[in-house]
Formats: sequence, C-alpha cells, structure tokens
Amino acid sequence: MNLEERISRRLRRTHGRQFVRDYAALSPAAHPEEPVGRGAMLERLLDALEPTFAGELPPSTYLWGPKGSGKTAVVRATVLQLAAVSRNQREGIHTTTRKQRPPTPPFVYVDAREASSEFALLASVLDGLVDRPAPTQGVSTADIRSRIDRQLDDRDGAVVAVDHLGEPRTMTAGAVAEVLTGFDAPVSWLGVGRTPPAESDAAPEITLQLGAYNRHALVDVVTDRTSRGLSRDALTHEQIREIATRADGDAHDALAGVVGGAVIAQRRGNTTIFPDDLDAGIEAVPSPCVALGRVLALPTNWTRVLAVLIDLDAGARDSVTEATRAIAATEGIELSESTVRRMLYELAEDGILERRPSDAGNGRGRPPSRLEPAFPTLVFRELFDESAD
DNA sequence: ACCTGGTCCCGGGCTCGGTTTT
DNA sequence: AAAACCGAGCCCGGGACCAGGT
Repeated sequence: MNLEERISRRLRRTHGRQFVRDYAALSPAAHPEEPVGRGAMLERLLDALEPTFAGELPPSTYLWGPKGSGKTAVVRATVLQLAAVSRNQREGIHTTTRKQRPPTPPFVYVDAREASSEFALLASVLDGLVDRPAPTQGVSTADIRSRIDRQLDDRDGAVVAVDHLGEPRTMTAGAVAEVLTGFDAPVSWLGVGRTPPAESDAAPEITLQLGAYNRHALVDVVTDRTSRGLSRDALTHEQIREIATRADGDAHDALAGVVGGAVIAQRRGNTTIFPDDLDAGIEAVPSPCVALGRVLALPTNWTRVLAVLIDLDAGARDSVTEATRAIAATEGIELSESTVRRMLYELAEDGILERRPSDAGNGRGRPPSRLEPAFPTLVFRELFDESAD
C-alpha cells in the first residue's frame, strides 16, 4: 500500500474526531499542492527549467538540502503542475487549430523510495508517460525501455524528477542518471537529495541548494498546515511558535510533533491540544529523527515488524535476540526468527532503528544492544493502523 | 577457550503480468 | 476463451564468518 492510499483511508476515517479535521494536511510525509514560504526557491527552480517553456529540455539539475527543508514540497508541486500543463497541451492538439506553441515536454515525478531498482524506476517513468498503469511485473527491463521509447517517439524528450536520492535504500543520483540514458529521445533528470553535490556521484549541470527553514518561515508552514488540518484554536499561535523553535528549522519534525500532540490529546480525552499534550508529542519525536516517509516506504512485512516492535515491553527490546523471539512469536507475523533478526539489523544499519548499549546481558558473550525507534512512533502508529484493516 | 551478538552475502522459490498453447 | 507456461524481480531464509565480551 502506498502513501496516497494510506492517506485517503485516513481521510475517510476522520469522522468523530473533534479537533483533528484532516490528517493528510498535517502528515509530515504528505505535501500540499502549494508550498508555503519557498517562493524564492520556486523561482530558481523555474529558472532552471526555463527551456521547457520554449519546448526544449532543461539541463540536468540537482536540488539538495537538509531533511525537512521543503525539497519535496517544492519539486513535487512544480513537477506535477508542469506535467499537467504538458498533458493538457497534448490533449488539446487534436481539438484546436490555432497556431501551436512548441509543446512543453512531458514531466514525470518519481519517488525513489517507491522505485529502488532499475526496473522499478523505469516502470515508474513509463507509468508517468501513459494513461493506463504500467506493468509492475512479468516484463523485462528491456521491454519497459522499448515501451518508453515508443511513448517518446513523437516527442522531443522528457523530464524525469527523482526524489529522495542517495538514502540507504534508494539509488544514487549517478545511478539514476545512468538508468535514464540510452533512449532514442533525450531524457533530462532533476534529482533531489540531501547529499552535497561534491559527495554525489553525478555531474548535474545546475545545482540548487536549499537551507533549513528560518523560524519565521517554519511558523508559516506549521500555521498553514494546522489551519487546514486542525479545528480553529486547537493550537495557539504561541504554541506554534514554540513548535517552530524546538524543531530547529525542520518542518518534518515540527509536524511530527504536532500530530504526536494531537494523538496524545485524543488519548487523554482532551478537547483541545493542551501544552502538556504538545510537550509529550514533541518529546516523542526522536532526535535525530528519520523521515517518516522512509519508514512508510518499507515493504509491508517490514512495517509490520516495526509495528510489533514498538509495542513490545521495554524489557523485550533490551536485546535484539529477545526482540526477535518476541516478534517472530507474535500472531500475524509469518516470518522465521532468522528473517526477523536480519530485518532488525538491517533497519538498524539504515538508521531507522538505533542500537544502544544495553546492560541486560548475562555477563557472557558480546553485550546485547537495545533497540530504539529513530522515527516518530506516534505518527507511524496512526498511519499503520490505517493500513491494517 | 568459549560464548553471544553483529555483519554480510547469496540462492531458492514465490508471485504475478505477459505470452503461448490448447 | 481458458489454461498452461514463462520469466522477471525480489522476498525470505539461512549460514559463514567476524567482533567483543568473560
């Protein structure tokens, strides 16, 4: 189940909640159609994409910046908008006789978290170029390539934006650039990631850097989201300012704190988010915090394992071996102990779980380590419960 | 020496569109 | 039209080997 589905389920089930009107508007893993507080970067991005307005392909571009700085918000909104423009122009060609402008090339937005292999990336690109869903199995990558070629046959090329590059489970910019070569028509890429260009393995013609939100801009972002996601006065302006300060420029962490505060207020049966609730919500956001989108993009069995793990007693998480036994024995988990163990170690390796020295060892052997989630568990729990039914 | 935890890697086989045969 | 077959990706299980402790 992908993020879109999770969120629309969430939307359907928000009846009866008093002060949470719309979790999608609050989710740190979702993004609005209109980014807030990033006007300057939108302009710079449009500058980089300027050639497309004359029907040409833009130079390869890499946009980078820290987590929660609005990279996805800016690029996703822009690319989806331009994709719609291109589609409308194309559909209009048959019905209008007026002199044609050079057509805007097709734009495709791909989240590398949902497309971590060459095959998956190509399938996503094809999917963005056609109306019908592209096959996800049963065909070779060469086949997908020739289908893309067929789609580009009567066009001058395409622009593919690939988000979340260079994460532990996603492709690097260089790998993406490599995959996107070899078509009959040129394909230009727009990469998004946190890695500085100097450490990246690609050679973009343009790089754009985004810094963390300043305090004022982050207040605007949170105000915008809460005004749509929460009922009026669920949070005071003063509380929003405090969130912005404590999140230190990171919109992801700020929103995770808001959702956490809302969840806790609901658990306590409060009719609004009190300072204590918000405090607890913010406290529940680990520091440093892994982006929720990374966790939700894991294969289903992996998120199931995580959901069981965060509900274990503190004692059962005191060693990986203990946690493995408990998880593998849980009803609904159909995995062997050795698989669960490997998953837990890989999650720790990727930074989604943190291993801390534990004093629970029995003296003999290498000391065990305790597993601590490095993602916002309150928000994860909310979204995971949605996908469980 | 021995024990337990941690890292790394690989191949079998499952799944599921697509393709061919009946 | 239906059934059988094919083949691609990748999930899963397992195990060899390394690390860090008594």
